[in-house]
Amino acid sequence: MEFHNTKAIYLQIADFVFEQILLKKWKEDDKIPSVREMAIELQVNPNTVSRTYLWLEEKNIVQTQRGVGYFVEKDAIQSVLAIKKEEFLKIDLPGIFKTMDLLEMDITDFEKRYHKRKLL
Amino acid sequence: MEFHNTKAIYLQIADFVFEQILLKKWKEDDKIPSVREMAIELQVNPNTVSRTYLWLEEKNIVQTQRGVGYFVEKDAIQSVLAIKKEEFLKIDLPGIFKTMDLLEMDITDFEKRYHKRKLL
Amino acid sequence: MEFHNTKAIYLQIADFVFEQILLKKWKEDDKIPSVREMAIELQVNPNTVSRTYLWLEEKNIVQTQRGVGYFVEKDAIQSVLAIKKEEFLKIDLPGIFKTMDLLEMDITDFEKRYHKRKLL
Amino acid sequence: MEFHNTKAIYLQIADFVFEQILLKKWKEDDKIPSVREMAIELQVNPNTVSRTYLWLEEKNIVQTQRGVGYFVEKDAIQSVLAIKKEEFLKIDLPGIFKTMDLLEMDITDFEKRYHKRKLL
DNA sequence: GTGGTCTAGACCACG
DNA sequence: GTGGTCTAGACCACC
Repeated sequence: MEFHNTKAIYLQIADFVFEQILLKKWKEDDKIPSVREMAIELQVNPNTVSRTYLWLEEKNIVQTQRGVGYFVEKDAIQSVLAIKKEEFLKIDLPGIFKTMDLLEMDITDFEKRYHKRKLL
Repeated sequence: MEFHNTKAIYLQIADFVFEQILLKKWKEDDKIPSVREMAIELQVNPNTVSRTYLWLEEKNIVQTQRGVGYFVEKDAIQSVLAIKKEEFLKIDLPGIFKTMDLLEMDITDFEKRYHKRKLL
Repeated sequence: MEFHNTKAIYLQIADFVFEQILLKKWKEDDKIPSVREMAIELQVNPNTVSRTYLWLEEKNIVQTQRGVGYFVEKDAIQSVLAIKKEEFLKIDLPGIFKTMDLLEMDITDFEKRYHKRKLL
Repeated sequence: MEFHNTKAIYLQIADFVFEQILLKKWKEDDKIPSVREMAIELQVNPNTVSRTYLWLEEKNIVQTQRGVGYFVEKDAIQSVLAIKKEEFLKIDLPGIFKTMDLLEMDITDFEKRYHKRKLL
């Protein structure tokens, strides 16, 4: 996995977890990879993964069991969707629209790009 | 002016400058507000405005004249558009498309929101 | 049995044993449930119960007979009371008083809650 | 400041902050000591203080301003009281009552100790 | 084995 | 100066 410089690594790992859950690769009650496993696989420090997992726990996406591991929470999908949707509608979309206006980019241009990339 | 927590303040100020230029409120060769004036108006630390202006200078959007002030560069509009477009196409759009997929948000949903906000 | 997240499970199990002894459900020289039985009943890892029993043995609450099982020690009630009392007076009470002060909670409020729950 | 072994240091520091706020030594909008200052004063690692402050920020007790510092939030006292009270009523009190029963400790005994310590 | 905490030290962005 | 993040490595309690 490669990391961008624009966002904290631990949040990018959180996004990765989000994806696994939304794509149903990790389901409710599943044990997710341990902090150490994940750290080795992603080539990062265990503390960084730990930070991600703590953050996800606060958001009720995962749950910890002492000495056992982390598990996907009940309704994790709903929680993830809620977080993502909130973020998208309140933060991303307004910015997008504003930028499109400034760039004088039409909605049809947007659609074209949208469909084009669908083909990839 | 209000600042989001998601982006550095000095970049949000840069966006503000971009807007003034694209909306032709500040034109080529115009003197733009001094660092101090800007800092007072936006209620931020002068260093922050200074950083914005330096960043804009690197991007050839503004130009400094020692002891006089900052001025809008020749073809600033083109430069701004180029920067914005590059950023939008390479960084923003892919992220948007990915999020739309994960949220199972349709292009028609996007269009609806686009037109709705047009009315505001 | 449900466990809180605030205290180690093996100590919560110890509290459970304490209760059985104080309530005289388990008396001197009685054989207590085996580690395995207990683990199944409480739905925990056998190691966890084992740790509880070892801890209780150190405190002279139970005694082990190799190949036979664990038994309630002589004067276990006294030992339990001593441990609990010590803990309560030296650790719990000071904390309670301090919290009551900070919350500006009156002793009469405490009494009210004490009597109310008596009715349950 | 001395730390107990029973509770994480970063949470004990949080308790310390709680006290300052409840005792009105730190008021709304006050800047609180920087992470580094606090770390030196308490003889702990800056990361530990940072952890405390992050935790407090999640609880809406303090607020961060980039490059400036941490500040006491609006209504921090209410938030602290709410957290403390919740904790006390739901977790501490039931345990106390149960222990009092097991120790056959009377409410009058409790009162005596309460008043006695008031005299100190 | 698991997670939780802490230290030491570093670098970065920001004001 | 400030906070934010990350690494490296350690020790602990717990299962």
